[in-house]
Amino acid sequence: MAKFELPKTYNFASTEQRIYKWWWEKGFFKPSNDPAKPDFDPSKKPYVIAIPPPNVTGELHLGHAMFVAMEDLMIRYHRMKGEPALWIPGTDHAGIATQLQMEKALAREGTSREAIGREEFIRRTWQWKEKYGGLITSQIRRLGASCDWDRERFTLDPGLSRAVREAFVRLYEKGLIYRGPRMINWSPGLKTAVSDLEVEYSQEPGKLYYFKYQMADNPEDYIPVSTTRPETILGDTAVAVHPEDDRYRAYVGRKALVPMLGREIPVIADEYVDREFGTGALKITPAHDPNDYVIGQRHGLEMINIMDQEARINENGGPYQGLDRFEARKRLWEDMRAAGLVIKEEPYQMNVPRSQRGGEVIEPMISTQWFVNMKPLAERALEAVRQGRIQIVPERFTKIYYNWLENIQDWCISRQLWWGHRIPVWYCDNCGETIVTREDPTACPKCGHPDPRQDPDVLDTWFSSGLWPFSTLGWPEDTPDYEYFYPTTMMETGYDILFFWVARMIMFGLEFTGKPPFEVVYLHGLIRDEHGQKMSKTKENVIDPLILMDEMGTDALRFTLLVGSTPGNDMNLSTRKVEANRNFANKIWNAGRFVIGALDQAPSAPQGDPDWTLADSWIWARLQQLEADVERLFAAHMYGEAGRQIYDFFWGEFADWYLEIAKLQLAEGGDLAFYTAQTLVRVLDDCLRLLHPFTPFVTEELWQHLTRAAREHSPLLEPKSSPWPEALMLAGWPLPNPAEGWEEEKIAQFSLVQDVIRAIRNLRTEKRIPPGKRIPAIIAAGEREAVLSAQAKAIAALASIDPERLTITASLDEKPQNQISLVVSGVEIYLPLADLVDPEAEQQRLRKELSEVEEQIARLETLLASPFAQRAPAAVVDKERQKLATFQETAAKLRDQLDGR
RNA sequence: GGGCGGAUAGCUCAGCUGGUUAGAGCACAUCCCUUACAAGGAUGGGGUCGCAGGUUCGAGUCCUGUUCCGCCCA
Repeated sequence: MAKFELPKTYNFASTEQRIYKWWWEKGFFKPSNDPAKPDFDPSKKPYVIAIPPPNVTGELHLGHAMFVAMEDLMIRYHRMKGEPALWIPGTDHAGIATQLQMEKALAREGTSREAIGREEFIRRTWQWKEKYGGLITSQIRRLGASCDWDRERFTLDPGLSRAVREAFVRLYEKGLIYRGPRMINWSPGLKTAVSDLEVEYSQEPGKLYYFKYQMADNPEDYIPVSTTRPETILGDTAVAVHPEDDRYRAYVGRKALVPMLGREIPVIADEYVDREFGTGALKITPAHDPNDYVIGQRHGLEMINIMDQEARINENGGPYQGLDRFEARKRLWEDMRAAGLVIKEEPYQMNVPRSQRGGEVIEPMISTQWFVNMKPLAERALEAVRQGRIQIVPERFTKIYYNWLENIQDWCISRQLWWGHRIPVWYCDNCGETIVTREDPTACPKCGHPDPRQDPDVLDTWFSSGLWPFSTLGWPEDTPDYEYFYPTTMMETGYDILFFWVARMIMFGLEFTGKPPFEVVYLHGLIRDEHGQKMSKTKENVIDPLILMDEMGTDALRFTLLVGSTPGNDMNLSTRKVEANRNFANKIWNAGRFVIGALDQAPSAPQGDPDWTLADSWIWARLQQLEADVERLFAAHMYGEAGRQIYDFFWGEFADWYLEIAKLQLAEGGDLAFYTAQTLVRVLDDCLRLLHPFTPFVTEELWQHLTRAAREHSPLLEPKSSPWPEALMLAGWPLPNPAEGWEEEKIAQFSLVQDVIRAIRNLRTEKRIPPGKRIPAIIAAGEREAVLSAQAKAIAALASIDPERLTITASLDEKPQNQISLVVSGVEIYLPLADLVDPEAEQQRLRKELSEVEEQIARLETLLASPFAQRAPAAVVDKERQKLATFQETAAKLRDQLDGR
């Protein structure tokens, strides 16, 4: 025993780093079939995941932990199934987030990006990236991620930048990318345009301002108008009313005067106006409101931009020029009040657009930007999912996907940032030519003017992310990796980026490679705190995965995330759950310690063929069932449920029951001990394999000890069908043997043994018999006598019965007197504890038992007398009949005991 | 306004293709440091599965309606 002694508690801290390093150095994370190797076999289908690239300068949060755990689970499972598995890691340059971080850092130094200039800013940001860029990937390694780090990519790498350039130019050449003034969402804080997706709307209390729109021909006459944003009055170019609104019909075609500015604007009629809302008349600001923009276009209205990049009023705002938009709102309203134009103000719930990043109020503006025409791309992306070439899990998200793509708007892809892929467009100041090329131009191809000016903007980060599944594999080059590993297999990510990322990858994949970029989209939910609250720094409810790993181990965290969640549903995480799973890891460890220690009690070879005990057969049959269930669940992407079942089997059946009985069988020595040891090793081996994708560290560490000890003990312990490789992570995935027909009966027999043991334990507790006290027992088992007799030792040991004084017989000639009696599943048990017997209490207990059983009998008799017996499948009916028979048997015996026969 | 999800034990959640006595962890109660594990073991208490209908021999599970909570889209 001393040879293989393991610590009493699993020490994850001393294990995880060592094991990970070993896996990595051994090259186990590399695909088993690699186009770069001489023995490459292109006919083998690989299993490929491209990691959702985290922000290169970010830090690990639970969202990362979730996808790493999920994807590592998938990859390890498929790797163990023998598929060439590739998980491509990488990071994203995260334009806005990184630039903001950098700007903050500069501010701390007392400078700014404007002060140091573009070139220096980019240089410093690269420095920053070099310094902190490794942090997130090292944290991902801590989670056990079995990525092929040799293939790690970064969105600003030369190769990926080439892909971005190629993609842009191709779309431009196809006429799918265009530039022009359009209504966009402007972020005054970031001073850049953002896409529709990057705007979030929040309900906030505001005011509805009512005022008079005076008529140019008669200032006494006015149309009452309401607005939530009075400052936009400065940009009004029309007043609109509903064409059938009698109140205002007479005004249509006349001119109104813009308050304080005195500009004349037309009164127009448009069906869009809601007669019920406010005064039923609408001011139109085509340059600062998306709806007004549409109306403005319809009526050919002038568009007056009244704000600058920081959302201050510009020269078009007359006396208000230079004021911040909210300050202008106040001042203008005060001035209008003084001028007698104000009617009233009402409290109003506003729907305020805010920047997803900075949180400041987004200003709709007309601005010249680059756009992608999405309709043609979206159609093919819809098609791919409709035809089932891409499957979305859970299925309900397909509807959401369809809905978004069916109503897709053009995508604004230019950002007024410095950190990112510079837009590959040059303008010739001489002849006005726009140059879009794959190589940087040195002169204008049209007029030959040297030094064309490159567009200052960069592309939306999601533009490069959209190419990720193929740009990481070498596209647009036709590399061996691209050739073999593309399309990828699984896209696993959070449902919150279905539109941002997944849909765009599908569109780009189809457009550029002609293939769907992956076969399955698996969407996991968001992680919230214990009470379902979103985690946020302000709420102080953020759980740091790194701290969790420090305190409870990576396996505990992974198992919690994997088993505590169902696909597409949010999960509430608490440290208590992680603690419970730390305990599970320790349970695995200790069961392993036991099995390893047990080897010494067994001979190294048997004398004869195995004579399996009931417990052996039972655990084996249950293991086969488990393996079949797990396989089915994995195929259906129900990974969490699979994990729960393995957990239950391991703890509730293997550890709680089989291990206890194995102790007895080992003590017998000889062949029984050998075959028990073999069963222990094999069941544990399979369990470790099944658990490995969930809890890679403890299983690998224990498996190393197990296989070493077992090999040393006897070569016969290694399964011929699935021999032990160098590492558990390379071991074959356990698949069930086909059922042989005996399994159900053995399982039923073992349940009976469990029932008997539980019944005795229960009674012992009820009668307060000290746990250590071995008591006598008589069991009258009828036709079940043979089964129970064979298990006498197990029953005695697990129910603390004195084996010398345990009698198991078919029937008793005469009922033992003055004993505690109970009946379970038709088996009578007598515990001769005269001193504990209170005849009155005994009668009462038995009567209670009987009435419960009689209730069941009545229920089943009613059921079986109903159409159920004819209509339900025979097997189901049979099962109920069996139950009824057993209850009747039990009831009869209880009655006998009550009669004192 | 449209769509989606959730509502199951005190708390957090499972419950797959409907199968007939609804499970786990934590918490609670009683007992036990027994030679794998006290991060453990044994036993127990605790649920009209949001509500109302329907389909079915049978509904936590399927259908319709409804209430509350959350999310997405407009």
